Amino acid sequence: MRPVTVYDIAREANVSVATVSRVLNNTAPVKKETRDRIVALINKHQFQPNALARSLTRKETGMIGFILPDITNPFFPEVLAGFDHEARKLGYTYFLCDTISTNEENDRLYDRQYERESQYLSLLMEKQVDGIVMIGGRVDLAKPDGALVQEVEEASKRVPVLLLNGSLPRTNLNRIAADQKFGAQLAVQHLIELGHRDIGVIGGFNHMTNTLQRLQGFRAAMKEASLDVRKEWVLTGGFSVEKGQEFTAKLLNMKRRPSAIFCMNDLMAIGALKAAHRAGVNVPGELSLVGYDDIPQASHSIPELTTISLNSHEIGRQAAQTLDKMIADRKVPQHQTVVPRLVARETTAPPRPASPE
Amino acid sequence: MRPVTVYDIAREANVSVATVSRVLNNTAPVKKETRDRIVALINKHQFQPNALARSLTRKETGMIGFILPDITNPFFPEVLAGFDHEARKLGYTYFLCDTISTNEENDRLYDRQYERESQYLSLLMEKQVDGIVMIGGRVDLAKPDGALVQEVEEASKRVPVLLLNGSLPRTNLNRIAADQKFGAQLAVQHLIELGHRDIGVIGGFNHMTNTLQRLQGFRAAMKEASLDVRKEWVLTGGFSVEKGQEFTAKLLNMKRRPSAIFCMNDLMAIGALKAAHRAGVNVPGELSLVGYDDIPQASHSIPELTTISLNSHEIGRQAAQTLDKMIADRKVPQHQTVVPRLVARETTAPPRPASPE
DNA sequence: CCACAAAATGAAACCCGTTTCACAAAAGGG
DNA sequence: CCCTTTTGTGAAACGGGTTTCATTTTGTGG
Repeated sequence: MRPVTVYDIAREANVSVATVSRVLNNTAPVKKETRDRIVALINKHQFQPNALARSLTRKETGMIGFILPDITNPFFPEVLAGFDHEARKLGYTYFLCDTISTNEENDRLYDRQYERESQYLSLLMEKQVDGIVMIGGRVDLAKPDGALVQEVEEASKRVPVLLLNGSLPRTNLNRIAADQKFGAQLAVQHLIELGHRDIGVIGGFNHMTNTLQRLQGFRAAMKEASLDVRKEWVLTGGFSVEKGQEFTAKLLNMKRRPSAIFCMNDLMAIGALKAAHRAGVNVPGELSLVGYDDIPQASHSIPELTTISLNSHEIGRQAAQTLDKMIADRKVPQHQTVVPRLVARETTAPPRPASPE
Repeated sequence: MRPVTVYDIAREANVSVATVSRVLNNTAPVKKETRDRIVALINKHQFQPNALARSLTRKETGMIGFILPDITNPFFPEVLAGFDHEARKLGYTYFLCDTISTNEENDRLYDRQYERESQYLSLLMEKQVDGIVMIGGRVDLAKPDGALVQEVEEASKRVPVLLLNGSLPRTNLNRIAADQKFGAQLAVQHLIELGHRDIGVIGGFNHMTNTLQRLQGFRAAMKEASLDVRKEWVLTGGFSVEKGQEFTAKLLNMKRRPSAIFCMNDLMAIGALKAAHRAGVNVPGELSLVGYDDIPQASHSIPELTTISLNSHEIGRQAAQTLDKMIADRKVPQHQTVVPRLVARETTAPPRPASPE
């Protein structure tokens, strides 16, 4: 059956559509009697104004696009939950855009993210979203070929774009980002304070700024303590539990092994925990681990993960609020920084007394 | 700056908007020369047709609403990833609608889900989505006051609605659901085969059919083996790690404690693992655990969780395909059942020889 | 009771596409 | 060369709301 429209209501109420619109939006005074009549009809027919038509004239849709790299990485649902909460309060609905691609075996592939992000960007603009938030992904490209950067900048001229936790080099797009370098420093300093001197790093991707920045923090902390960074103890190329396990196993198999590992995210740390367990290496007795992100699972593991908390929930909230302001064309700070903090739990302890080498 | 429209293109190309529309949609032959001219202008201006306007006439939006209870429960991102993959292929974009509410302390509350689901339902219809999928939540209400059930039915008259993993009593809405009872039986039979006789159950909510059905499966398996169900070993009222830990601690504190626990989901099993660890109880040596859902974290814990796999990814895919068919008005099986299977990992083992009581 | 502001309402334009209908031009068939 | 298709194109209506502008009522102060 054909859905009922303002015209139907208007006809039946013996008024013009303008009047119906007025009671719908409370945009001008309507005689109580008339209003009651219209309201009654609206209820009677369960009339719901067509949001497409409304948005078409109003030039605002109350829709937002949220682009993220992988919803199955628990960090993102956490951010999303914060965002959702706030966005809902502010009256927005949002499209979820996951840029991951999977092959036949359902392995997560990150190589086509760039393409996906670009596709989603234009899709979302066609859909006339009021704003877009992008988190992670190839936006982080340190040396982009320029294409995506340009596209994002282009997009941000047409619709507010907010970058989360990713800094786009050579652009001045609004963003909310954790101080990645500082977070990494915190983690490594913690290990050093406990007495560790042999520290490895696993995870991340070399083309992402978050990785680069965390690596910087790692190096800074090591340098500050006059410790050497051993190249063979720096293993990048992933963000997953499996990779974490693989890399840690590799480290544990070396003739000389680190007494502590800084993991680029909690997922990797969980993998590290497994590798250590498989290898019969006690954590934190023989090996200390620090993660990054403080996902819920960090406190679910045994032992519980020492990690760097980004307050992901809060980042999401902030994002919604900031984007809302951008949409309303209010001024917002161009770069908001969130300060990571160390959450010391059970995977870090002083190293064993050094065994003679 | 004002976005460019078909009219702008038409004017500049010296044709009517109809012709522009034709090249845009390839809906009728256009002289090559004209077409080229128009295409050139489209590229020149980076023209993107306004999806709102298009959808308004076409009466299809390519938008879907996905309603779920809690994105931070890793089961849902898993389903969602499958859905996303398939939906994207089919050309849909979707609104994510999380029905959870949180209080000031960010605790997840499930008590207002009903309200949220109902709100989202009408919101989505206003937005003119082509279809809606609902997973979990209060749709599971075994004895609804009728309101939501009625609303969902009402909605499904206007737009295809697909229920996932939840059966709405007294209605015939399309749905894809795992055989919950069977899954639970599988879990409990596994324990029984290992030799367990003292089996407890934790988790779920008494008003949800999934809980009820799993409980049925539990009872059936116990009865089949002529084992008694001890009321004090059946603890419902949650789905979280924290609750799992709490309930398990409670069980372990009892004078007589079960040798195995069937957990209503993996999150609870992970909590159980923690409780056991805290209490110095070895798993699976002194206590066997079976989870439910087979979330990724189930194989990340130490020891790895024995659990019931629902193939969440596949459910999501199915959902997208089925909904697409429903939208295209093709026939679909009213009820699709997915068969759970046992994934035996490391948290189950034969019980210790019974100690004299 | 009048003047004037405020309230109440309708007609019509507008938002931006798609689609129907009509018609002219080109092409194919006999 | 005429008739019938097919191709190519435009005018106008449509989808379902909002908004502007004009006009009619109604209310209030003097």
